[in-house]
Amino acid sequence: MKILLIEDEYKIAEFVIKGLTGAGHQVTHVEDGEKGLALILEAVHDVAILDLMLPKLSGFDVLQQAKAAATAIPIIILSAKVDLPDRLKGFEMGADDYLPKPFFVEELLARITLVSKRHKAEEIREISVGHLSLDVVTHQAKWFDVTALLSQREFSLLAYLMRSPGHIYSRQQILKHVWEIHFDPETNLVDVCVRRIKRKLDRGLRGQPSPIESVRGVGYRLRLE
Amino acid sequence: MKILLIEDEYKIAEFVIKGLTGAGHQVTHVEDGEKGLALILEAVHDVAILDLMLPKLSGFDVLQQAKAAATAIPIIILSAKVDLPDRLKGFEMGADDYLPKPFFVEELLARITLVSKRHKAEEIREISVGHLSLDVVTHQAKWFDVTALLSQREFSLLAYLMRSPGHIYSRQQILKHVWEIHFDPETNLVDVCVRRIKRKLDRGLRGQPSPIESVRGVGYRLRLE
DNA sequence: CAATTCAATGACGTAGATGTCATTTTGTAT
DNA sequence: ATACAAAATGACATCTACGTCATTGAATTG
Repeated sequence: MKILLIEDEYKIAEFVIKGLTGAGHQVTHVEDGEKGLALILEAVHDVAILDLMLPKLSGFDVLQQAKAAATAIPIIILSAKVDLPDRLKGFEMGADDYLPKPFFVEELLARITLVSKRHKAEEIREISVGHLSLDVVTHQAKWFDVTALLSQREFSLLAYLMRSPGHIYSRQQILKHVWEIHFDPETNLVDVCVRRIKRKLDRGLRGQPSPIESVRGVGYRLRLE
Repeated sequence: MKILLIEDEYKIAEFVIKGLTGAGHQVTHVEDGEKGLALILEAVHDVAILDLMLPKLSGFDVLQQAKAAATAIPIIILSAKVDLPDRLKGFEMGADDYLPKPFFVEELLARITLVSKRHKAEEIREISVGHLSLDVVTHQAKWFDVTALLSQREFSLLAYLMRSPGHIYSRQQILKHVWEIHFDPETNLVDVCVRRIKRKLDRGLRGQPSPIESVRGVGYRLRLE
């Protein structure tokens, strides 16, 4: 997940970045409210973590302006102020969560997951099996170090095989699921589509030739590594 | 989720169907082992629920043949036999779960969720907001009673707007996310793409005209119903 | 109401996706 | 080794997707 951290205290920032990147997130770090607000408004991140005590523009100002612009991304407030009034103020202004300092990284991680789950269609992004991964939004496929953009059919076929890695699907089954052809049309559509995927994900001679394996007389399956 | 129920006892079947459809699942019901096995092998369902006492072909036979064919879909066994040997026999033969009768529907639902989660890429299928839904695998969009197949770009744009229903995204933001264009190219790409989605999901004069709303001078957003 | 600006629309050319078919290659059984 | 069947491949035609641009239409402002 892409996380925006707006925090000027070096030590806290370092601690948070370490924890979040360790959990597999991408962190963008800025140190003042102005830059933070600008990035929030660009809406490229999935969650923003906002300190309240900031130079140039206070956390409250950032929050206020972000929410005034009906920002899309959820904002989690960090603050040393633990008293209830301030806490409520944050929520009232539209913060999606509030975490008092000091805190454990695990706690922050849990809140990030929670908060971002409220955002629909957000968790749904990538499916992966072994060294093969597939972005369901962009249809980008990655096989080891090769990436390629799959067409609709190609994506659909590969996603189908990925449902159950190692399982052999007959051409009939694949036709039914990917093309919605429920009879036998005497076609080699499946073969051709598989070929096209293989070509796109071809990585020359290095290692595994292709994530799709043909099983003679039966069908195709996703290769188990 | 598409669930296959193989159960000959009318009362139990009725009870299970009611519970599962109530939880938003689609249930296909057959009453004997032969039909059940045929459907399992077609792999159109996400989970199969299999009674052990069946006419024509016993549950054990179905399980055995299904697993011999390296079936893709998980199978949950239902049985009145509660003794351990039988239970183990079921697991040994590859059943993914075992539920002794009598049981609560909630229990069955929990096991279905659990078992199907083991199947990768399975839970990820559809995102929906109000009367609009989007199948991320096939790119089928549904708006009230109209369905249409969206192109990659169209899908990507609509999915982006659905991330935060009601939120207004600027053309700039949309360009950045859908086209990965990070500068201003003086283009009306977004307008044209929105237009194409609207045309595909047009439902004449009945009700809401389109799920996408234009906000003059600002951008587009997903209409809140 | 007129002027202006922003959005909607239609048309068009290029590039890519899709399906068909003929041909070559590969695997299997005799 | 040979014959056969299945799979891989390449080439082709057709249809769709995509981006550009010019034009029409609608909302806002003075």
